[in-house]
Amino acid sequence: MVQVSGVVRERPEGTANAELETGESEVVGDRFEVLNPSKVPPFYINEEQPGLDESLRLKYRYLDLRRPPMQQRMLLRSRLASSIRRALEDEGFVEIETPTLIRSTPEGARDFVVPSRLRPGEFYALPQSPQQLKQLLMVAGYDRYFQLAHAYRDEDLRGDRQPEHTQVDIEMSFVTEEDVISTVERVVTRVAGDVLPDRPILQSPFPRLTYAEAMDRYGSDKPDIRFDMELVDLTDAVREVDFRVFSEPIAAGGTVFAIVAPGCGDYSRKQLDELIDLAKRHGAKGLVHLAVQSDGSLHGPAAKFLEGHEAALLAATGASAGDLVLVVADADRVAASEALGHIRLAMGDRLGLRQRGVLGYVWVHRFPMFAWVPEEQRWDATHNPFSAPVPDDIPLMDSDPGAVRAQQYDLALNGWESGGGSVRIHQRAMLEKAFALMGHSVEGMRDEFGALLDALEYGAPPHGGIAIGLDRWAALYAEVDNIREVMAFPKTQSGTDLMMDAPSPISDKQLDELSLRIVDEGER
RNA sequence: GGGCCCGUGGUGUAGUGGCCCAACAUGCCAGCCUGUCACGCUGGAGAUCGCCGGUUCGAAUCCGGUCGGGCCCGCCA
Repeated sequence: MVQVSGVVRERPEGTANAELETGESEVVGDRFEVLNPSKVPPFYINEEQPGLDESLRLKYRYLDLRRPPMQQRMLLRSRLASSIRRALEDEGFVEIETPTLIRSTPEGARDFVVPSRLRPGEFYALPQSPQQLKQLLMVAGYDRYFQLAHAYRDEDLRGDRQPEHTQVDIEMSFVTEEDVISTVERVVTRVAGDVLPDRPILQSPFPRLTYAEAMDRYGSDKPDIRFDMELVDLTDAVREVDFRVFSEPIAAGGTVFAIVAPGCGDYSRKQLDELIDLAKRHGAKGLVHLAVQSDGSLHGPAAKFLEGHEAALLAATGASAGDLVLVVADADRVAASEALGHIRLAMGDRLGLRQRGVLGYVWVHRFPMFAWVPEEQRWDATHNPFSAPVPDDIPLMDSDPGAVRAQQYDLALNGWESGGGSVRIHQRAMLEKAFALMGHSVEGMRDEFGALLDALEYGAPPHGGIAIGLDRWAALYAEVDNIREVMAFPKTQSGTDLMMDAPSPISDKQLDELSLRIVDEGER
């Protein structure tokens, strides 16, 4: 690292270089000082280096962060966070920090825990979300709260999942679902205009789909609405077809879904096999593929079973010559649509339909409130256990809990889950009822959620909110597929920090102070 | 918990049983050039092919294990 002082001047005649940003000028140095010598860095800082091993970048993150693409992403993230704060403050929100040493609750994801020295044998947990705290702030009367909060989950990692992430946490009092959605939509729209003025929002106001609609049309609860290729329910069209792949699921009350991949009728065996693999990986028993021939006949292993039904199938799907019809049948409607939803995304990628320049925001709401967990013989919350039921569905909590819809809404962007929230239950009796359905005893509830239950008895206002993942937000805005690219110091997929070499053993002294003992793998 | 892929000088790649005590590019070191700017020229150093074991007359290459990284399924209220 050197410091040069001198005079900046135009380059002499004939020495300018139009191809360089600084090609017109030069510095005539009069003082030159080495501030600090440097070793040769392990990779190029000033040039793009395709194929550079990410683990090397992570080990030397402080050098990686010097590279212009990383700098640009860090600055983008900073502009994003700053714009979010401004937009929320202008809407009357106040930022309140909540602690990151809190109580462990076994609900949901695994907690990261921190041993207490002063209370041997007891542990804090790092929050998976400030959920209960922000609801308590509503009871406290801070009716528009937000925080750029760190949240922690001790679950397996993915390209879009880190053990520690930042969420834009928002909660509001005296609101309906409509109020939260429209407020968030204003904020998100303004931030997009601020940070990415050149990238249009596909549709505004953002489309709203019910969960059932999203699953039926896109096979996903976080649909990518930048392209159509929507799912078609073929159940009725093929009801009479004598083909066990269809007839057995239909007999079991299931569904046959199809999509049409335009112009893909000439797909090779290999390309089709990849799609079949993908469908199976996402839970389908298989994938039926039918290429539409120029005479309207169908080509594919299942074509012979569909003889005589071609016209009905083409009419139902809208497929025409040269197209590829892809079909998944399953006794479980959601399983069928989810599998085909993944095929739809893969086809969207292959056909270049998922254009990065566009922001396809969409709301998905009316999620089922409970899902049956057969292994544990109880209902579980599909999203947030504090979500309120849709008022019309409250009677169903007794008769048919699986049919109860929650006032729960997710914000999806370009096929990613961007955020999720709900109107919360603000009455103690209702919260106890919901928890009881989820198999919580009264004592258990008091133990884990005592403060919240008690607080609801002191005039808790109706309230609701949302949490939006800031890392995914930044990643989508930066047009990268991996949130590590927008985090200064991310962890590897196995949860390690290659630069700091964490996690690491601690000293016997530390263990003693914490009254902890390490048990060998063999002793367990 | 499981599936798949990757690991070769500092870096990125080539090499899929002998022609390899490993090739190319770039970087690094030394010298030359001195209006160059992805400079150029000449020379040089640098790799026990992630690690351990096995198969084989012979292993970077095949097999088993292990470590590290990535993608995915499960998981992620």
